[in-house]
Amino acid sequence: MPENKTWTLKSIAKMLGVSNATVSNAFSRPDQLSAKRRQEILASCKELGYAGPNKAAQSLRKGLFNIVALVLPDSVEYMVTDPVASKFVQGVASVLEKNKVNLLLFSGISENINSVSDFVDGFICYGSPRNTELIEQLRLTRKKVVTADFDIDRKASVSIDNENAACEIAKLAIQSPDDKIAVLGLRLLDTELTCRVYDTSNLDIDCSIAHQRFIGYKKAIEQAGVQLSSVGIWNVHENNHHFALMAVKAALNAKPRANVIICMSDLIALIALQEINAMGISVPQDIRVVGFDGIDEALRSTPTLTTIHQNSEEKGIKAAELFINKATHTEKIPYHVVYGKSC
Amino acid sequence: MPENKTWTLKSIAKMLGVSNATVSNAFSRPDQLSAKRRQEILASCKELGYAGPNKAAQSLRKGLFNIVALVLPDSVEYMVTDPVASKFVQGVASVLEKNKVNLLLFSGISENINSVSDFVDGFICYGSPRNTELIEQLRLTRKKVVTADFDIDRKASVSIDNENAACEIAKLAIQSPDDKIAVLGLRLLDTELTCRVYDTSNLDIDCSIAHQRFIGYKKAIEQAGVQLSSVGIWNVHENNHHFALMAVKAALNAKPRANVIICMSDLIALIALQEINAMGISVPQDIRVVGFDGIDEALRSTPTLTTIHQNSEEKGIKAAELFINKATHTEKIPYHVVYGKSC
DNA sequence: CGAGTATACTAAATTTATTAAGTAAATAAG
DNA sequence: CTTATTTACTTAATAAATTTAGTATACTCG
Repeated sequence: MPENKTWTLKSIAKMLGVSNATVSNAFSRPDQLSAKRRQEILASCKELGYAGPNKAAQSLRKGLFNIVALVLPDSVEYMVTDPVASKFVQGVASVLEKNKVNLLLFSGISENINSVSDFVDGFICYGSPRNTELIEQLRLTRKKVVTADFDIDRKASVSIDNENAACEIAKLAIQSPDDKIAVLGLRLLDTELTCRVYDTSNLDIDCSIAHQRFIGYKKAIEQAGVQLSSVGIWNVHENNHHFALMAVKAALNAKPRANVIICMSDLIALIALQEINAMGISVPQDIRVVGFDGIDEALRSTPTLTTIHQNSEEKGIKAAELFINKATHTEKIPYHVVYGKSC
Repeated sequence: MPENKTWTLKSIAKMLGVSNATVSNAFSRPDQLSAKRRQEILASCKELGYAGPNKAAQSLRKGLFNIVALVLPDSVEYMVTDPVASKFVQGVASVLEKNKVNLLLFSGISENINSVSDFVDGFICYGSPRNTELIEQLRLTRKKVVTADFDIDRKASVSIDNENAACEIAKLAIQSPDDKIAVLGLRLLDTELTCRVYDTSNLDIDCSIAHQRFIGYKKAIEQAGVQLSSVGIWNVHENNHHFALMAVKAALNAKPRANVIICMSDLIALIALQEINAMGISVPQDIRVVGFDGIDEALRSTPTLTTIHQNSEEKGIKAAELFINKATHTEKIPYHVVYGKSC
């Protein structure tokens, strides 16, 4: 055998004068051959420098890859930058690591899951991918799919009870039927526009946690006896500084000014607090603010934020476990209210 | 064709009454068949729901996977937590995304690169993997390898000129031959022990950036006329809070107390500043501190940190570009001194 | 001792695709 | 009109494995 050539199962079998099947069995099905023969073969392979069956060929044949694609909501940058998202990745990674499954990062701005679909055992999907075509592709794929903070048909998924959590935090914020409420909601519309939403009857539901949270808010608003038509509902296109600031400014400048600001994420709420501080208005005396997520920064803001805390790492762990265990059901993870000074 | 069956190139070819080769060519080598026939075939495939050749089989045959494994120095957690590391991932990811190459995260505490080796076009290695067996495996692999902040034989690599940078920052800190110097170095020994290193002649060099930086420090120390034997050299096992704090405490409690603290990372330096503040000693009057890396937090510390800044994201970009361009050379990226108030 | 069964192995089919080599027909050149 | 070239395709080998079905040998049991 020339130095340069890499061994294959076939060439090894030929060299050792046994069948392909026997070499394959020596590595993968020990019960199919005698212990003695198996030892001989493994020893020879080691000596010749054959490390074992090629994983790509093995996977093609078996249809098992030991790789799962983590479909990110946005570019990889978002995933390592956003505190909530990065915790989720950690959770997923820790479980996969234990199960010797590899993790492939798949950007939510990619065009097509086809490029990886044939290489992975399935997808773990965190939030709604920015490229919404991916959703349809994920819906159609035959591969296993687990979603988190986001639903695709009736595929396995994990999240908190967003509706109840949203209702709970909104109830804390709303204290009188006369309150002037502003809701800063994520991706309520299918547009980048930072604008007031008037018709809430058929909001864009592609990003279902936003939808669920909104339903919870609405419930709290109705139960408090506030007219929904008096509520200023604002669209925040993406959960980042730029869009959050635009929406916050728009909401704060609207007349009559709201005295209750319900934010669909802590990021939005923290920016709201900053802007309100800058305007010299006092929180919570003049305006009450609530957030959602419970990120660490919310504990350090001035004033500290009243929000819903959810354990994002645990969500990642649960999502990966659902995947590994081939579960098909939906799992709710716990949440709790964090009582800050902003409300 | 029953509903449940997935099409393959073969079954499609049979159905359309053409050869496998023709279908393959329709998708992958348009010049090999007439435009008319090609259109017919592609249209039929679309209609039948065949999305194109299976990528796994394609890759097996071609030996090209469009996946690169990013070998992390530690668990995935480290990569999303550490500010320097996460910037590097961003850089790598952005370039790979542009080139439609997928990114597989490979934990540095994994046992064996074999599990992914047959699935990827190669490895981008960021820092020395914690499981040092991986280094030997990466040395032996036939796959393409690019390293960053770390060298394997003469494989392609990217980093700053650590030796000169370290020498430069150390020179800033050392101002007299009578200075009492403490060096807090990363992974100088092959042990978890936080201890003083007396014999610097054969330090563990598996983590080569630490080694290079140490050589730079030594050069500066010698040029300043300070006896190396008078310098307290301390081993920081890993760049995290736990080990950094242990080493900082040990160094600050040693007699005679050092008035120059040279830290091999900003993380260590920031902890040193905190401890020094807590002891009521003033920086830089009584003790001068310098770091390495130039993370954002170094600009916000009290006092601000004097350190070496390196662009970690650019390092990731360069590493990925070296990989994509099949380069084999080593590339240095620029660095610069950040003048803070700590020195 | 003969029938039935377990063991240890092999041959060949299978997984899904690419590609070099070969062939027939159509076109171009002389 | 013959020969050379190009075009358009097919056949069969190849990539690197797993696995079912089949065969020969050895063993067990009545």
